[in-house]
Amino acid sequence: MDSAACRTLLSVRDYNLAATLDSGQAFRWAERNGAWEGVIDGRWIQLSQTSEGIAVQTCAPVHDWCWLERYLQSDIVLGSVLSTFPDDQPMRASVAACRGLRLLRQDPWECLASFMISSTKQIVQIRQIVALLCERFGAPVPTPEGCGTVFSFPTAERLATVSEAELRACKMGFRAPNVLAAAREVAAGNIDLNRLRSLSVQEARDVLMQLRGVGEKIANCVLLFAYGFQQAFPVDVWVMKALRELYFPRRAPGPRRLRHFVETHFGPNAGYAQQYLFHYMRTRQPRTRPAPHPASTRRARSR
DNA sequence: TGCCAGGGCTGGG
DNA sequence: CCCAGCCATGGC
Repeated sequence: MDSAACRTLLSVRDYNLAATLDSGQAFRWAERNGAWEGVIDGRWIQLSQTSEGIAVQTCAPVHDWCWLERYLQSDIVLGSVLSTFPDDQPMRASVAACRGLRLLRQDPWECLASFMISSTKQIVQIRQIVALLCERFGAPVPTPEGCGTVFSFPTAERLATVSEAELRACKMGFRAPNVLAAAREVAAGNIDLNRLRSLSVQEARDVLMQLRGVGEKIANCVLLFAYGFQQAFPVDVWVMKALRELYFPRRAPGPRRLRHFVETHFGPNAGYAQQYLFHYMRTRQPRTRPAPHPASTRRARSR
């Protein structure tokens, strides 16, 4: 009996789909008419939140949904993760602000390339650059009627053949040579991204950091978002802000002390905790800046 | 308009 | 070890 279908329902609780797909860990999801459209493993897919869980629509019939469950990590019981968080005020506030936020399990190359692009870029811009990269160097994937043309994320092999100028034309700026070099290393087999799964966190981190343009932060993002190393704790400007304002409001600790803190304080799912802090800092309303009075127009533009 | 963005590398104390 | 300056680019 063939049970292939283009629709299914993943029954899962405590899953905030919008927050998860739009939380700066993946950069290709777009919301349209209340549903989220994206590409996973070269397949177009549409996801929408329902009271039962996540409704799924694909273009081609699917026999086995395990690739999707793996990407969404829908079998994780969120409560068992949250219960390992430290019981302090910042974590309570962060979890309360966005119950249901999850970590995805992405493709390593797409994740690595995307975060190499991410440095000193706003999330909106990262999305633009990744979109350009896909349009120009990705392969078209089948889509339903009316969804336009959608492209897969370009493989390392493909990017290894393009020029630095072509990458700069995707608004990559100074990151272009690094992304190109990484694509060539991966395509040539000098770095085997699949092999990293079998290594320890530290060993895998060391391999990633051999790439120019990949420091501790980007390596940790890939370890966390693509490989599922839950201890990995990326510290970007937002998480740094959270650490400083919420944990060390009096005196900012030096890098040494701060590093020790994040490695010891957040428990076995530190990376998950990090994602809650990140989301909390980015979405909470700005500090008490008085709301502009309706009548007070913004400073009259002098000529 | 200027500040800042899911940083990393280099060179100087 | 710690820090400043630099690297492109565009959002707000």
